Amino acid sequence: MSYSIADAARYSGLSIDTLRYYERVQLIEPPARDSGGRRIYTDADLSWLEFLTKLRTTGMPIRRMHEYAVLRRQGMAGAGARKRILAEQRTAVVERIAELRSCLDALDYKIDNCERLERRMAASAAEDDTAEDDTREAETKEEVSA
Amino acid sequence: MSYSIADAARYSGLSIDTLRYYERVQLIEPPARDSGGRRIYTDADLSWLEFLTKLRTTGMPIRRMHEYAVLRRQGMAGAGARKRILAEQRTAVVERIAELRSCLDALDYKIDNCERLERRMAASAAEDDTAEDDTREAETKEEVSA
DNA sequence: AATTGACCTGGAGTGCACTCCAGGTCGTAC
DNA sequence: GTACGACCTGGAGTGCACTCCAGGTCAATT
Repeated sequence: MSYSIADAARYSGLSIDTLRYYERVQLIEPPARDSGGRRIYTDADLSWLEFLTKLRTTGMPIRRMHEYAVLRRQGMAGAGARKRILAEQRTAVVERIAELRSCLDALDYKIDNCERLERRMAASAAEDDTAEDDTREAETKEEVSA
Repeated sequence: MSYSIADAARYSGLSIDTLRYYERVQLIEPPARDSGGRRIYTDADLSWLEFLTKLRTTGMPIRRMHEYAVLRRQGMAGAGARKRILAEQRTAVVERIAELRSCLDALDYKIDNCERLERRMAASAAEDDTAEDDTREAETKEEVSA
């Protein structure tokens, strides 16, 4: 099958401008053109784009994707170098996931803290009808910035 | 304890310039100054910075961190809104982790592919002494772009 | 008294990854 | 035959998060 640039954009989730930009920076090879000079993308182009978006998702900079693209064009000869790039990226992703997980813990802790504050505020609002408790309010102030 | 801006940079992992930048965009409140007008950071400042760097790691944009910082200054009154921001970010992080994991699978698949190509190349190099196998070479070409 | 090094300010510059624009061409639909 | 919509080009502009710079202050050292 063949696809217009609009189709390719739909399938890849990239914008038309981004597709042309990727071509300019040589992440993708110039696709074929129809009689009117319009780009025609193939299924192979689309799966390459799909992989590129995955690399992008992993946080790989365009410069490195470009390196990879060049090696890909060299076929088997570039396989070793390609593997190295991918393996390195894999390590980075594993690290990133670990980092995010630890941030998740921090978030959970803080979310919990906010919940406690909310409950305490609700409680002290109900209490306002009866009496004031300065000690508890002082305590709370400490926790707010924790 | 109190810390110079250089100390704060060391502890937070941010650069001195970034610390001043965060102050300008109001992620942190202007710290106290010594007699010579130099910034003095407190332990509380450092733990806030530590949390900020975690939010940054999760991919939270500075605009949103600023929102959060404003709510923090409001103490208990902002707790509910703060919780909402954190919970939203938590969801984003969970999604991000899932995304990264799926990319990890794609990477593994491709790494495997490169390995196969490498081995095949080594094999065909050894084979060069004896005979050529056109069929296998054609097959390989297909796989190179897969 | 001069030098040094850490810090200060306001503002300009950088790198990245797009994103937008003006002005033009093409092929179909009316 | 003209109006339309999708596409084309080269190049400028954007938003983000820093990062760097010039020119200056201050406290301690030589």
